[in-house]
Parts: sequence; C-alpha cells; structure tokens
Amino acid sequence: MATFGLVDCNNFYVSCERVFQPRLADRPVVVLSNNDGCVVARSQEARALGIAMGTPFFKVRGVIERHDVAVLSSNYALYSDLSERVISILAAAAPDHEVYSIDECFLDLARRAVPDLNAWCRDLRTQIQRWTGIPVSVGVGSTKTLAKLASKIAKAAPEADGVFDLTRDDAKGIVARLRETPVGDVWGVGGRSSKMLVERGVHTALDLRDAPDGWVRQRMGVVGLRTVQELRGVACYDLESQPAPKQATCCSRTFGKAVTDKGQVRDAIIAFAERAAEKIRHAGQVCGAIQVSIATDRFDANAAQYKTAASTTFMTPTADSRAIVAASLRILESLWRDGFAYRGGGVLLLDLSPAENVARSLFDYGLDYGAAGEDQLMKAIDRINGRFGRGAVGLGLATANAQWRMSQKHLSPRFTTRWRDIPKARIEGGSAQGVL
DNA sequence: TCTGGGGTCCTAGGACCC
DNA sequence: TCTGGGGTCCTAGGACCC
Repeated sequence: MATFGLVDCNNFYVSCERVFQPRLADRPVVVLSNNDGCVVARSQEARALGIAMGTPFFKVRGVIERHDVAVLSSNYALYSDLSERVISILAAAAPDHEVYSIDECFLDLARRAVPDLNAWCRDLRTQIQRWTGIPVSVGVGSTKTLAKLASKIAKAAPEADGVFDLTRDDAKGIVARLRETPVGDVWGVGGRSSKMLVERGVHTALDLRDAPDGWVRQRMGVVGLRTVQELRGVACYDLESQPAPKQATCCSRTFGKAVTDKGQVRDAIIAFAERAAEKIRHAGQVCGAIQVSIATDRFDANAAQYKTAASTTFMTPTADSRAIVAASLRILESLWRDGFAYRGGGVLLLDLSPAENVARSLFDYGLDYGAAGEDQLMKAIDRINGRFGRGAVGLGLATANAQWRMSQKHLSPRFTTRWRDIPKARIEGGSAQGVL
C-alpha cells in the first residue's frame, strides 16, 4: 500500500518574516498580495480575529488598526530562499519527494523502511524548525488526498502536536475523522463544488466519500470522481518527483495606479516581456507563441471598461528578449485604444519546448536571434542580472516614478538574498545580540 | 421524411490549486 | 481611496477528415 506524507509549512509567509523579525512573534501578522491588495497569509492570531484569506486589505483595515496587527508586503525573494532551505532538508530525509508548492512537499514514505513512522515525522519536524526557523505540520495517508487531510488535522487538533498519521487509524477511526471534516476542506473541492454539494446534502468528507460514482461523475466530472476514489483510499495520483516542463509561463501585474499614457503601458509590457523571457531561459525553454493582454479596472464601476488580448506565433521558437519584446509591442499596438484608464496587463509565453530541440526556419537566417543557447548576449544579460539584481540591465528605458509599478508599502528587507540586507550580529558583554 | 461512426485539432471557459 | 499572480486539467462545441 502506498503511504504519502505531506509536509506543510505553517502560515508560511508569516513564519518567514518572523524568522528575522522576532518582534512579530506572538502577535497578529498578515502578509499582503502584490500591490498590497489582498491578505494572502495570516498568523494564527490574525486568523483568530476573523481575518479571512484573500480578503481585500481595505475591508479589514479597521480590524487591523484596532488590534495592532502587523502588516507586511509580500517578499518573494525571502520566501523562495527559505522554501529552498526547507526542501533541501526534506530531500535529504526522503529522496522520493515532490515539491508541490512554495510551502508544501509530498514524500513517498512507503519505500522508507522506518521502524517508527510517527517518531520519524516528529524528528523531521523538529529538524526543520531548528535549522530554518520554520514550523511545519506533517500529515500521513494512503493517498495524497488523505495525506492533505491528515495535515489539516495535524495543524488543528491540539493532541496531534503537528503530526497526524491517518494510516494508523482503523476504518472506524478514519470514518470519524472524515465525518468531522467539512466537504469544502477536501483537497480538490473548491468554492463552487462545495456550494453545490452542501445544497444537495453532502456536508462532510464522509458524505462525499460515500456518494454514488455516477452522481459524482455527472456533477463534478472525472476530477471529482478521482477525489472521491482518493478519499476511499484508492490512489489516483502518484508522486511526481520530476516536475513536468511548463507549457506556458506568464508575467502579469495590476498597475499601482490606473494609467492612460501609452508610453507607460509600453514600459510595463516591455518589463513583463523581459521577465517572462528570462523565466523561460532559466528553464531552458523557448516559446512558439506569445499573448499580450491589457485591461481597465474591473472594480471601478465609473470607469469605461475594456479588456483585450491577442497573440502571435514565432516563425522560429525563441527565448530571446529582443524578439519577445518586439513581438509584444507589435501586439500592444494592435490592442491599444486611447481614452481608457488601464489598470493591468500581462505577457504570456506559450507553446514552450526545450531549447535544444529548436528547428531553424528556412527563412530565418536574416535575424540571428532565434536559436537559444547560441546567444551570448542573453546569457550575459542573465549573468549580470543574477549578480547585480533583477533589472540591472535590460531593454528599453525605465521611466522614473512609473505609475504602473506596484505599490509595496510594507516590504521587509531581503534578509537572505541581498548583501546589504543581511542581518548583522554583534557581541556585547559576552552575549551575541542580533541587530534587526 | 429519412441523415453513420469514428477520429483529430483548436478554442474558450470553467474549476481548481497555492 | 483601497480588490494578486501563476499555473494545471477538463469540457463542450466547432471545423475538419475519412
């Protein structure tokens, strides 16, 4: 029988901030999305105040001020770096693992000859806490869906103390746990399905597990049926240790302010195109097509609305910023309409394939920036930006005080990835004191 | 009035995940 | 005043093929 472990970092973004800012311990903390728009992470204390995930910041501003909640902008440089540290510990402990997201990792525990799985999970948890400062929960189950469920129990049930193993429960015990789990808490059951299920009397994970196959297939498709099978202990999803190469890569942003100036929108699209191109080069890929989109503020009832996108294909697949930026600007030209206040845009690179497989086009020898890997200029640009920071060199002229740049009023330092932000420790009176 | 059966590819939209 | 970003897979419908 398969045994999956799920290691899940608790309140990950908040925990990352707390590692380097002890003043944030034991008090309510929230982390905001890009542009300081929505709450995307909350500490336990903030959760207790009723601040829901994904709430627009302005809607909870009152609660935040009343309870002196610490507010932070997202600092992805910090979160990615700490995530890599946690993953490296897990990789050493369980060679068969799947990095599922920035703060979650599945482990294949069936092939680990561990005499006492519970003790092993507890040791792993302690090690991660000590080495990185990040608290984690560990769930164990016979399918990925059950392991996810177990990790929720590990977090919520005080007696679990951070580790919960559903494979140790007998059938009766599992039934009891499923009965206590609201159907919307099941992995794969989102808001829409949850509403539909509750309206039809399916309230708990147990109700869903015992629903007839035909009914589930009709209401929730094959994906829903897989979820039900997984709840029954029939594994439909394997551990995927090699992540499949991406099919598409995108860079999109909501602008800090609505923008009516075409030059500003051009600058934004250039920046998005460059960033997307850099991402696929990093992945060793080239793209066969590109899509550009721009839109007005959908929340502004008084503004004239316009939302549009268009795409084009490359004769030869490419990862060259010059080709990608040029194409994005041609598309923008075709999309642009004067008189609207634009609030966001993006560049999507599609039809991705490995750079080494590029077949040159017969008509392509004029402009020699198709074949990736040969291009020394792109390599040089990536090296310089890798060393001196993103945006050190690039195409186009960045406008000072660009309105489209996102607002990040509460950004913490890049404690681990930028030399001048690294915390200093100094010795005073024989004891080390962090300067933070 | 009657009107096969099987396939592919593409696209847009929906649902879900974190 | 103030509402994220980056992905995946599935489904249905249309165009087209033999």
